[in-house]
Amino acid sequence: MAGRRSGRRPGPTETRDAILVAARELFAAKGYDGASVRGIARAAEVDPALVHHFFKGKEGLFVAAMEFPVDPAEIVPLIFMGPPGEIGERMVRTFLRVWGAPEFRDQMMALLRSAMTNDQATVVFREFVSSALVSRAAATLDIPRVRIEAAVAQMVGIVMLRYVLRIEPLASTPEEELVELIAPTIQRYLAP
Amino acid sequence: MAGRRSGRRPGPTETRDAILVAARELFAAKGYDGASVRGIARAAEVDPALVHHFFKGKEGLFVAAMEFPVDPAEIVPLIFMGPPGEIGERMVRTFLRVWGAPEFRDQMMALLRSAMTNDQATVVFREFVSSALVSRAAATLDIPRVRIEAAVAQMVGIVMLRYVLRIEPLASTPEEELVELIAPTIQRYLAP
DNA sequence: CGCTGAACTCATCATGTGGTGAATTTATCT
DNA sequence: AGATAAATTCACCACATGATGAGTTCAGCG
Repeated sequence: MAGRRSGRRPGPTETRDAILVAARELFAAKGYDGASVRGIARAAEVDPALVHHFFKGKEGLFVAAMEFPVDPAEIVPLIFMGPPGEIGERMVRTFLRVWGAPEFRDQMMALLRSAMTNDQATVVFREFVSSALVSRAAATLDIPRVRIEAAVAQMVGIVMLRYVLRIEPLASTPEEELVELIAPTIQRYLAP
Repeated sequence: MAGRRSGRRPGPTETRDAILVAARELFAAKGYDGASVRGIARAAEVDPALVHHFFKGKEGLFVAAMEFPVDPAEIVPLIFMGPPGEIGERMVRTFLRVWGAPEFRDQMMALLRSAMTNDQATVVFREFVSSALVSRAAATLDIPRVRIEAAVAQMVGIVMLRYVLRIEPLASTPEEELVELIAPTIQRYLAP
């Protein structure tokens, strides 16, 4: 920080990734508008100007940080494989698993939080839910989209109360118990 | 704005309320951190310093703007009056009605959006859901709190997809159709 | 009338924001 | 070895933010 020599460092460059990691963390915690380039740089122990050098500004950083490590094309089909009588169960499990894994959660959290206050992020998130989730499910299930969206709404709501607002006892209820409680709801929406 | 004379205006003071109205609007649209005192003052066509004069800073403004016109103590009991077989229906209807009315929605929206990125607002919102909604319901219903929270989660999720993210077709689905779709879910949670 | 306090404007501060351009040092390719 | 490109730091810019204090004008009360 303080007495750091100018110019390129010896050895291979790890800085870019350090920035990305810090960015995911801060975007997840404060959303797009709330997180600052300088704050991210500080967290990555890096000069703020490097962020621009690598990502050409805050927006570029966000886009780069959001490049999915959680690919819906891989995850969603898992929900539809297996006995149709257990779709609800599988969907709840999948959702909770994704939101339980720190890396995935950070990215989803960043998207969610950002979508609440930033218009562009709203569009991104809407598109994500619409094409990546709803359309994919609609193609397989042959039921009205509202039903799928009702199911998504239930899961988004759970995520909100559990991970964002951390309302007890929901926040500490074990996964299995939640599956038991919520699965029938999803089942009813998706397999009427 | 420009050539406005200094000093107090003739006639009764309407400025304070103008600020409150603008504040509710902007807090609802951008959340606590996103909305700025200056922006609010601009919207109210008022000098920013007046905000401090009246409310002693941004935080005071927010608190004043959030003073409930929607009193849960009045609304929540409505859900429990009437045939227990229709609790689900009444809850969905009440929720949608509150979020449909522009004044109420602004305040709820402000709370929701703020809670996503501001820690203090998170606490306020959590307390609101916990005491104003869940505890009140738990006192009447004699079922585990998780069940009530699952119901709240379902409604919060709907609100998110419908009013915040505006995902179609959910965003344009008529109230009655939604009631039909969602009510059975709530019913199952609240009357097991 | 005259006084006090409230309503109102203006100039100003310290801080934080995203962003730019030049200078320096190293890696990498020929 | 030499040249080019990339990584890094530093010194800035223009602007927005929340906040404060002083000064002006009016309402309301005696």
